[in-house]
Amino acid sequence: METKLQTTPYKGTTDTYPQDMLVRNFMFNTWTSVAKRFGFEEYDTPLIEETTLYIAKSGDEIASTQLYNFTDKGGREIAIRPEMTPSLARMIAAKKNELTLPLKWFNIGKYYRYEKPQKGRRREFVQLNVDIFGVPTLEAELEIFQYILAVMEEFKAPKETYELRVNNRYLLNYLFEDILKLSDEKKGKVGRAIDNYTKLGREAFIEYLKELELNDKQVEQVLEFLKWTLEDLKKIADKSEGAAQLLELFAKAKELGLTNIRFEPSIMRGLLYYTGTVIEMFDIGSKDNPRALLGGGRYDDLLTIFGEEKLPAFGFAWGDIVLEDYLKTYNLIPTTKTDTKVFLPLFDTKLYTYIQGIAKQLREKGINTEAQMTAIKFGNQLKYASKKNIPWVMIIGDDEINAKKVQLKNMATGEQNLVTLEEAMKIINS
RNA sequence: GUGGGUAUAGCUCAAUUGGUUAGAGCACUGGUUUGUGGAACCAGUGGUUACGGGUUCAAGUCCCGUUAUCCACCCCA
Repeated sequence: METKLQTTPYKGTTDTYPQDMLVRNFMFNTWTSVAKRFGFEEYDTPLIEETTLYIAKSGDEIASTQLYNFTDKGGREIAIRPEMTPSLARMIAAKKNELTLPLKWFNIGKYYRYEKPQKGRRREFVQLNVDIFGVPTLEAELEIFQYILAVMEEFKAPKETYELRVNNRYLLNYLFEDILKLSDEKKGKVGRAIDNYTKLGREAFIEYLKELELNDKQVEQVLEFLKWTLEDLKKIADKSEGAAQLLELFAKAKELGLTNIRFEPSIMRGLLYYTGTVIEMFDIGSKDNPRALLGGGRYDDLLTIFGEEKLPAFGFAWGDIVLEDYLKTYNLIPTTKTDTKVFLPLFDTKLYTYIQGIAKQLREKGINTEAQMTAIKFGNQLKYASKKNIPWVMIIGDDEINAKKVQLKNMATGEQNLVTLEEAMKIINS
């Protein structure tokens, strides 16, 4: 039986055409170049891992519902990676004694989660992961903050359109344990409610808390907590490690002159392995991108799942989908249509070898060159170069060959000059 | 996993509400112009109306199912 193949890609994935690729490269190159500027080193891990790696960290539920997993031909349980952190922790744990701390590592890679696609979320996506291992103090956080803000500056993001929100899991524990005195089971549910606070709205939020059987006093305490500022934290700094850390962190951030960061009590970051600072960044200039641009936190205990001693770690992941939406919202993506610099038309098949020789010389000088392969009508060749936004056209026919020169045409202005090949190369490179 | 919207040319949309051969703009290809692009004009390619079934004399239009897509919930490592 023969079925016609569909041209649409698999659910929740997308094809990237050359023009989209320029956008991707723009984002990824910015991530990479700024990371290198900060001394971060690139690494990579396999796309597939044993399923237990994800279950050990996050519990059964996620593994069974949103993980792409299968049994391989040898009977091993395998999963396509839904995130980087466990693989990274494994790499570090494996060579812990020979790696020189601190480690500042980054990676850009694809991830897969079996989810229902919607705005800002697909089944296949790319994330930047940036992590620092071996720095127990808040300087790790500050290093990451500076990186994130530098990337946003590199994107020329308007300052009033983004905000890095910071909280601390120890502070949340203080709320759950010392103020509300919740059972472990309720901590999770109340935590999720707090995470959803801005989305739910005050009334729905209160209603939900009451459904969770919080009494009026506890509801009042949660609402009070959500209004806390750094000033309020000072009052409990001696009782809550989280409060003390946040105060120190923001004091140092102020000394560094960091902007666009704010203490936000409702930031939760799931309920898994975070141990201190947690962060999320949001678009605050529009309502088009409600999802977090990036998220991360401190996870000092993660190496213990490999039977290793704890190792301080702070890192975050930055997704490509919401970032692209954000950049489009503020028109921050440059409109270059091609990386090709020169187009070489072909008047006659007899000139093919000669033109290819010129193309070779241009390429050896590092000039991205496209040469016409078939001798079609000249007007259409120019039209092609124009449509592809190639900035220069180097016209070479019998006249030019006899004169040992080339006609260099600037496609933006329409000007053209008879110059030597060497002069043309200089003009193109300038 | 749950709920809702949508599905007509590559894209954006029409089709007098069930009636003859499914149209337009943009895009694409060619021509006017065989060594000069962007504009204009002319022509052309492109459709099993997502797929499958049903109702009807008649279905792009109504009904059912499937798939895809968008949005929300759940979740978000």
